[in-house]
Amino acid sequence: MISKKTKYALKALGYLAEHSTGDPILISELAKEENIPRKFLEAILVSLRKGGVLKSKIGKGGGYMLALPAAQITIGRVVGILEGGFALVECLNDNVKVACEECGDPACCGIRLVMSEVKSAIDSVLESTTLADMVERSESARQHKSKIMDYSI
Amino acid sequence: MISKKTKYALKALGYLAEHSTGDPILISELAKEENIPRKFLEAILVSLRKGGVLKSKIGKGGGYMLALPAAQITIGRVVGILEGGFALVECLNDNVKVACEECGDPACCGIRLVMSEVKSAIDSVLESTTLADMVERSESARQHKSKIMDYSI
DNA sequence: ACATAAGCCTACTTGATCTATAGACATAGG
DNA sequence: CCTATGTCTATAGATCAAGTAGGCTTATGT
Repeated sequence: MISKKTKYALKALGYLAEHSTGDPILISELAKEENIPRKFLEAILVSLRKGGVLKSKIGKGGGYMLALPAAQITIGRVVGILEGGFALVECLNDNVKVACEECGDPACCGIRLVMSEVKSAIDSVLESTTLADMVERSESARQHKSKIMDYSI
Repeated sequence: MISKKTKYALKALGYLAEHSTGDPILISELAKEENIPRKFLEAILVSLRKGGVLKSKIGKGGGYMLALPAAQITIGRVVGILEGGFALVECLNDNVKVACEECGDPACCGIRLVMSEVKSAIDSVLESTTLADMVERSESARQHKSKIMDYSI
């Protein structure tokens, strides 16, 4: 289950991707428009900045902007920043080479072997989907729906 | 990330699948052999029994047995029993038709659309892998390794 | 230079959930 | 009836997610 943090992050990034005009967007605007607790959002945005997907401008007239085109930001990257990797068992997280306490031999641990496959499956989706895809898909779902509404009137 | 509960469950089930002779196996044996806290394991086994993958015999000479052949128990089923469904967002859990508080319109929520794809990817692995597969894969990894050891001696 | 509008940082609170443990109870076998 | 075994209920402790508070730093415009 992804955390609220990650959900908020994706919502905020979606908003930035949709409303970006080159000028920075205020935290308070993001918080209000996407219904995210202001202070909580601050922390999330800092993580995203440190993770390289956002850049900020301090001081009057400041705010947040995407650091990259939305089409170059994968959902996997965002999830990775906020969930700290996205493996299903510790011993599959990037950078972690130690075995879980339980499985004596990581190479032979059945659980690890299976979960490694699951992780690949997840990653292949998450790494191939970008913020731009997400926004576009949401938009087209919305249009599709309003079209149906039209017919029914 | 899967919980320890789920890991313990898979380990216990793996042991049962490997050592099943028709006679029930004691909780204490499972706990000892797989290094699982005895009382914690008890609770896990009860869940698995209620979930239909184990059956128990009470009283002297009692213990636990698989309720089905290992080849008919999917890892997805086990994970589902212990994690209570395995969606990445609430609104994708089976039986749950309500929207997450955040996404006003579930049909148009980009996050939901993406996570729904991820869930499909996870499920396709988890539902197509059985306990028997897991045990067999672990076993063959172990043999492969010992073979390499042989050569190196 | 100063006032103001931003983001930045550190610390804390609260509540939930995961992990683990204890002890009394129920059931079957001999 | 005694003993071995699983079952149930309750609870304690640790960890973590979610949210809150307040002060600090940096930039802009006058």
